Amino acid sequence: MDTARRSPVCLDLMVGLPMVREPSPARCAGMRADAGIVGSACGRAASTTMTNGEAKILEAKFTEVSEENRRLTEMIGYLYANNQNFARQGPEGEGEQPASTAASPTSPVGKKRGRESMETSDSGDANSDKKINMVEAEHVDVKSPLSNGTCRRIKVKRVCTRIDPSDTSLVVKDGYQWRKYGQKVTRDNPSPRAYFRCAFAPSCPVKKKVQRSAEDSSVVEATYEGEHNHPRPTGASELPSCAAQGGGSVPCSISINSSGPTITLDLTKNGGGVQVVEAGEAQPDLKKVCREVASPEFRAALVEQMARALTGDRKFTDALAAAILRKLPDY
DNA sequence: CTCATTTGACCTGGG
DNA sequence: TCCCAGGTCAAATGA
Repeated sequence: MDTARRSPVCLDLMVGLPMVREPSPARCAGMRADAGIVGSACGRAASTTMTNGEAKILEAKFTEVSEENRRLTEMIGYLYANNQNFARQGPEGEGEQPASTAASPTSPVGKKRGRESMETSDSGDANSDKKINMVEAEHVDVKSPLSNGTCRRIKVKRVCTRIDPSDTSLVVKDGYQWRKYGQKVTRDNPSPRAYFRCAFAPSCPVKKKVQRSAEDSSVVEATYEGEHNHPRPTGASELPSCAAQGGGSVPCSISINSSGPTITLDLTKNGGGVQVVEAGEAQPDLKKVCREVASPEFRAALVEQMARALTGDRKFTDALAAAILRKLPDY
């Protein structure tokens, strides 16, 4: 990369290209084609015995998956932009929330706890150093019924965080103060789910559910419901971004969540940290997208694209070089 | 004594 | 109506 020549300090992004696992033969034909990758061994083997009709079908399918691939690329770009935004603003995009949302239907009513002092310290402080990796998630709006029969949309956001598996605290540090009000073991996951409320403002309707992934105990999934109706507490510097883990603004990992499957792409982990956690009844299209995103080729391409985008960003490389130079002893 | 967390009981909605 | 599972409450507990 020519960045090394431009910059006073050679910049070599150790993105950690994931180990490419050999796909199973069964997935070979479908998945590789779905990912829009041509020239694979599978493709060559298939082409030798292909008739005209099959070729046309495959061509049509290829066009279709190419289009899908393009949409996926756009989606990745969108997620990347979201990730940057997330790192700047925090998980809920606080500070822009109108006060009217204080009367959200999710705000606890009825029986009230006697002690309502909200002078808690951030419960994540003690364990924040155990956080290893935090990945971006997607906003999902769900409708919440109001008492008058209408529906109001509540912002739901899911964030996957990689933590030390020995850490049982279920604390996801996001810059806000949370009060735990319950814990429950759910049916589909042996790990308990912890329930938190925003402790900064009594009227804040935001709730958070935190639960370890059933697939990987080192991954905790935090689900935020609602939007904060107050600014981020002062002094809350930790952000759920990979930037906090010493990687600058590098989007070291991406998580795509929807109401169906949860995909975690951990591109920094050797051997590849891709998980496809299929929750509930995933739609066939969604499953297909999951398979595409999980493919080694896709991941490799994604890493390459991100590395290219970052190293091509003069501002980023200069800032990084400057930061490194500051750390070097004076000669 | 104060306060956050724990945890069993209770509530509620969906099937 | 009953059952089940998720969500919430609040007394107990411990720091």
